[in-house]
Amino acid sequence: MSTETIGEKLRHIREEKELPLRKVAALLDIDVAILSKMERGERKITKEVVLKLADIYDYNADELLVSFLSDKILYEIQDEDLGIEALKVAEERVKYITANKKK
Amino acid sequence: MSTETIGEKLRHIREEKELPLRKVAALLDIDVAILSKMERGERKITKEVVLKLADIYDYNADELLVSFLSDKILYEIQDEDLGIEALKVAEERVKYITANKKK
DNA sequence: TCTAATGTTGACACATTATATCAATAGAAC
DNA sequence: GTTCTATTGATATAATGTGTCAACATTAGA
Repeated sequence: MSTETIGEKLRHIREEKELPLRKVAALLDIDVAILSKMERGERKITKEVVLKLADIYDYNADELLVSFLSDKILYEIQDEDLGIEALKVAEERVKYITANKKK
Repeated sequence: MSTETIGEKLRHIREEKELPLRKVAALLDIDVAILSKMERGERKITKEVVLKLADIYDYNADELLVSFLSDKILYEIQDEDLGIEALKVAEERVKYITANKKK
């Protein structure tokens, strides 16, 4: 199971591919500093960047998106005693919403 | 199972107690308009307000907090196909973090 | 060690978003 | 109609997020 943040994950993938921040940042058309901070969790990563990086690294986009989303979820419940309970309720509600969605 | 938002829930409780927004807002020391918007989901509710309302309404604080937190979680994964998957990963990560927490 | 490539940090200005406050309006109860 | 209640929108202000850049630190190779 993965205990990495999306930032750590992206850094590991980039290091695996031996790509410098400079090159990846250029492909993303963003500043090197921003990408550096994103990988270290100092700046929030956007869904758009995650998808572009999946393309650049030729890496499974869904896996990265799940990591990205679970990061955001964890951020909301960090340090909350009722976190697990809230996750379970959220899951039930998502299933309910999905089941009753039109089209 | 509850499919209500925290705002709807708080409104129902208030109506049950037959308390006007005016009085509750006064107890919270906030503007009536803000409380009205919070109940209708137009403004974000803070944890602090949730706890104060649990006290004012003499209502189970944990239940309200779980509703509050699951609202925030749902907001993060709304319209995401991988929402359920992300919730499961988040739950695993919370358990891992909790199990390895110091003290 | 010198040099170049790579990555990190912090300051700044700017944009975006959130927030409180208040007045005007609408609706319901009587 | 009057009063109590709730909603809406405008405004100003505060908080947060964002990109840009330069200085600094780190690493690797010659």
